[in-house]
Amino acid sequence: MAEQRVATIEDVAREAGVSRQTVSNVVNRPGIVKEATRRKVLVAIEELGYAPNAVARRLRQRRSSTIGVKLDAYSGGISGVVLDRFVHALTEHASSRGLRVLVYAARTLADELGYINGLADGGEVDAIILTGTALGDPRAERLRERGMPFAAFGRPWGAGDADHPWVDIDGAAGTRAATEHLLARAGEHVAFLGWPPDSGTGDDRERGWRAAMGDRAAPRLATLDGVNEGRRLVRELLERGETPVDGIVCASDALAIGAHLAAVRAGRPDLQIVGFDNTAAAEAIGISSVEQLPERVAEGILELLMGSEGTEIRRGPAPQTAGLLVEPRLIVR
Amino acid sequence: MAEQRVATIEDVAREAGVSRQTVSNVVNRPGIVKEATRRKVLVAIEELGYAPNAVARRLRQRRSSTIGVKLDAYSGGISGVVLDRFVHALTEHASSRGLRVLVYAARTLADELGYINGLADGGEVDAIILTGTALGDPRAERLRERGMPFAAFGRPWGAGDADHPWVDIDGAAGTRAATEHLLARAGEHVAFLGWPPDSGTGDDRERGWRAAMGDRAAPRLATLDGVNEGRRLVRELLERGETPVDGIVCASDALAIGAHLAAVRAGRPDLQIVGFDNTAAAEAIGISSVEQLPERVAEGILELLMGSEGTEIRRGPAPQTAGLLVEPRLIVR
DNA sequence: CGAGGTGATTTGAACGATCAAATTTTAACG
DNA sequence: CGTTAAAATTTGATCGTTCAAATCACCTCG
Repeated sequence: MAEQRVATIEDVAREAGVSRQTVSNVVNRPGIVKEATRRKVLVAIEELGYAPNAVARRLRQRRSSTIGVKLDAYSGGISGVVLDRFVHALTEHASSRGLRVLVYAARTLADELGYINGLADGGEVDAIILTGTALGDPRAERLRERGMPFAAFGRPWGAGDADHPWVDIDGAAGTRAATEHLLARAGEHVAFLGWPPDSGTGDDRERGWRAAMGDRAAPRLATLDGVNEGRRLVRELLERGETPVDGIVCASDALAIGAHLAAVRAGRPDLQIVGFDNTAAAEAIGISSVEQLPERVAEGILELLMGSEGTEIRRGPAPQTAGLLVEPRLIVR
Repeated sequence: MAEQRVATIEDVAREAGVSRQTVSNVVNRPGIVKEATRRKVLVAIEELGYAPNAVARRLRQRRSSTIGVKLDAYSGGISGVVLDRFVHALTEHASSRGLRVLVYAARTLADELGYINGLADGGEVDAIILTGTALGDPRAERLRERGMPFAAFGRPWGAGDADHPWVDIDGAAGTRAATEHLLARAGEHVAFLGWPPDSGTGDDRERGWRAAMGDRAAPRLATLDGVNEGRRLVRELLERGETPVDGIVCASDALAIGAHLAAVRAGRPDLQIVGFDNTAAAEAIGISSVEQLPERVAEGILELLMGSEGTEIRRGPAPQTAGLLVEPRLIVR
């Protein structure tokens, strides 16, 4: 049945008639051990079903080969999927690079700072990944103090993009592509439905629309996120009928769905609308959307932390403080 | 800035003029140490910014206070948002019980078995949580052999519900509630739109509908999951018009959305439809749905593994092989 | 044949904490 | 005040591995 005591490196050494260290070498640096010895040891390992104790190794090496990621609260809205896909992709890429992923949740900033301390001092993780960082983020500050490597999913808006290592989605490129698509396919009156100013992400997405529109004029609507909000604004816009509208680029799928519902209700079911995030909801309804590709972000983050090839996290404060922008992809439906 | 070497228990002991063990006691069993000593040590801890090294503790205690959870890829089974919410809730509850959560991804069964071995032997985790287990699941088998505690989100269908510890959503209770709701609100012709037989989860959900319908007759449609599939079947049903339809209970939100789109197209936009999973898509469109409450599942799983109060995972094979059903909640829109 | 070098293997210490047992201090009581 | 029990604290060993240095085996060459 179950082996009560799992085999240790010592057991293998005895069985194979060699020393601990030789067994260790067979496992970690097979190149430096003589072929005959290596085979002997491998047989013993197989025999005893030995697997190295990761905890002991970590203690000795003072490295955990683990990264910590915060899970943000499930907000219930349409978004949030992006982050989940990110975590998932990160886990897959991390596995293939020999890293483990430890997730944690924290309700308050104080909790999170405490948790970060524990992870850092306890030697639990070699690096931490933050999401949604702002300029002068206290978490980033704390991590820097502790000398713990970290990177963020999201730009530290306003920091001249170089406050700490980050990877983000190029929202402007996404809305620009969406706008150009509608300009080519629907007509030149492409409106923008976004959020109130000063939200970083929102401004970025609006920027892409503006860039693509150039001198053309079209309404720019702003409201809080949400299906009902989007529906209301677009209903008013269409009922007013002052300006022609050939298409609408939206800052989120929630807004896009609202816009779509309003358009259908107003008798314009084929009004071209593009959302942002490419959520299941947009797919189900058949609305075009900008897909964020959080998988790329995950790759990028690991690259910042580990270099493009390595399997180890760089020690000390990250030398590279630059950021990396991932270009999203327009999904046309 | 950064303290190059983090303080160890030895440093604290020296600073406070006591022995290692006393410091350890202050941290872990404050009750047994004299008040004056305790204060002295706490001052030293504060002074040096000491935090215990979790890795060393784990090695000595031969316990990791960590549970492993597999992240499924996005498709099939307990998919998407439900699983993400589950992982999130699990993380929160685990934190409050002093556990960490390690996530892993595996593309193939062989990969997963290998990973499980590593986690188990390496002492990385004290327990593992599986999702989507079947009768005689090789992963469960392996874990039992290894003597590693585990529990599953999902029933081992067909095992008489007692193959290993599990927690699951009571799908039948959900569809029953949905059906009763429609019977009371829409009329007595409540159809069911589900999946082909023998899918465990699907049969369960159909069972709830049957139970609520009793002797009443109504169409039962089955197809693969997906918006387009649902739309097609419902369009055909409504076009045929042989039987009156007052409402439709669906086995998934994807099917429900398809049904809704077909109903709108067929000129019956107010046909009552209930989905399953309460996804953001259903919420956005305004379709009622059965909400799975994965948070409760997370609680239940921890309870199976740790008992209702403890902060430690039970050693050895779980004594309790029973399962636990969580009743879902109908969200009416 | 012995010095020197290279490659393979072994030995002892260390990583930082907790366990178990031993020791010291304090309290209680006749 | 002395004896004894209980409480508080310390000591030595240990968890399983890898690092760094030491040793051993073997080969080459003058």
